Amino acid sequence: MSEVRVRIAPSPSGFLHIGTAKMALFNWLYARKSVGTFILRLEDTDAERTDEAFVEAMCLGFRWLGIDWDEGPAFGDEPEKGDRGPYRQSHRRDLHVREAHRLLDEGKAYKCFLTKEELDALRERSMAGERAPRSAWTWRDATPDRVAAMGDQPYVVRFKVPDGETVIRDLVQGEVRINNDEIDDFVILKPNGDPVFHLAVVVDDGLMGITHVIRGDDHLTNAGKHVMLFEALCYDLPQFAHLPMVLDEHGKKYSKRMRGANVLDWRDDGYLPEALINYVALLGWTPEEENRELFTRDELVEAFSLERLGKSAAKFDLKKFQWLNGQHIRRLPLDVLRDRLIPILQEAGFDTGAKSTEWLTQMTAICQEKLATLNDIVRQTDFFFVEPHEYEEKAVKKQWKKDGALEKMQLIEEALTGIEAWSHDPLKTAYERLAEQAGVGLGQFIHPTRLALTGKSVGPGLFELAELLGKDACLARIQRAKDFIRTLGEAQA
RNA sequence: GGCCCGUUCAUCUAGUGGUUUAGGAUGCAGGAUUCUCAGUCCUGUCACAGGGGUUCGAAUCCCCUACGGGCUGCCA
Repeated sequence: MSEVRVRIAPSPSGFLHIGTAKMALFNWLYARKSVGTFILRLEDTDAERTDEAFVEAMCLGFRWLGIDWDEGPAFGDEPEKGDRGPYRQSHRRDLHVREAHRLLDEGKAYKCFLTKEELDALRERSMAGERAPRSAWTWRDATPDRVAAMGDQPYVVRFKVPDGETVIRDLVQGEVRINNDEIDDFVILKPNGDPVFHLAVVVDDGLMGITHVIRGDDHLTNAGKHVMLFEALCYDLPQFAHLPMVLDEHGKKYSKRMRGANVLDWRDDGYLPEALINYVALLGWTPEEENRELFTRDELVEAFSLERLGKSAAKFDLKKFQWLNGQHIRRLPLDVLRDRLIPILQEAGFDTGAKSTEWLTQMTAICQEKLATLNDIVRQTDFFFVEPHEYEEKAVKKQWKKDGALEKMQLIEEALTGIEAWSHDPLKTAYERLAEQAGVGLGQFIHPTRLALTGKSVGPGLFELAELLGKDACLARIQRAKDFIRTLGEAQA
């Protein structure tokens, strides 16, 4: 059994697209699962659309997702890896041209001098429903004399599509049969000698010893041409797996402009790379173990197989992804989560450096099960870093714009002042006593306090947050709340 | 136009001729827990694109139609 060699071959035209990421992921998972080799090959032949900054941006995406390659081009301070390179298609031109000429020499390809007008006419006929017969490609069997007579006229090299039928044995789509009559002799070398995509992919895959071509199903029909080329070039035919593509929430292709098309958008929105990988893997693959959806990266590798791939396109469901992200957040070790949260708080302008590691860990603990995204931490904990400069209007109305509100805050203040050991349990006891003495529910005292301390009606548990906020800060905020309530009373009077 | 691929709850899917009153998850709705939100737990809601066959029996096999997508480039 030969070693598994798979690849992702993106064209670096901007950033790592979510669709490319899916294909990379499935290749990567399969490589890791089968202890094979995962190769990154840049299809950068379209010089106009290629830019070094694009290459970098894309690789950053892979790096964030944790998709690492065993062979691939130099990136940053990492040198080129692997001995089947080069790994940039633009550096492989000589190989492509060499192989094209081999086909030419073996009579499997030919020089074609058809003019643009002649080609247009052919195409028009075929669009009108009348397929051009093979013989319409007049240079296909041209005599050497006729070719020589053209002198140095520009020409393209076309592949001589053989008669018969081409069968694509696809791991996902099954056996797809293509009648070769449906395929025109296609160009493999442009007039300037540049290889065309179909030739380049096949030469690269063949020479790099790719064993499984796992890619988007937009290439399914192209695979027919590719199989013919593999056979003509006498390369080992890889296994094919054409995966359905990822659609946006509306069922359309992810356009480049759309938020979320760039995998790093998800990072910026507070999603975990392991959650994105998990979610995307579920878009078109089902684990053997039924009714299981939550996987770490390692668990995904362990569980992955090419046997349980779906064949229909899937829409990206943000709600479900959010849920899954929350699941991953909940399973993160506290210190890991804390360290991912800190930069986000800093980004929001909060001085986390003023807090101890222990304090930050505790803060993480009281928020962990409430977060859907990492970014949620900002509105969950902002009041720790800046005093609430305003109070939620609806909550004010409910808690403070009624008789006895000030007295209630007074009672709360007294109770808090009396607490010696400032921590969760004594706080809880104090509130229980308050509620009991007033003959009301705990919430009657908790809600106004929350509003005073955080300015909001929602947030972490009151006793937890009060403990972290500290006695002095709490009392100061109660004081401010009282002042605020007084102004309310005056305004009403 | 031609060829190829796809179509199960709102969404992701399980299901490969009978074990299925079509299962799970998300969402949504309701309930429980609780100091709020969230979380957690429980309950409910919701689907085989349509039409023909084949068969004792079809979501599962075949054909047609519709819809979506791809290819049909000297783009990749």
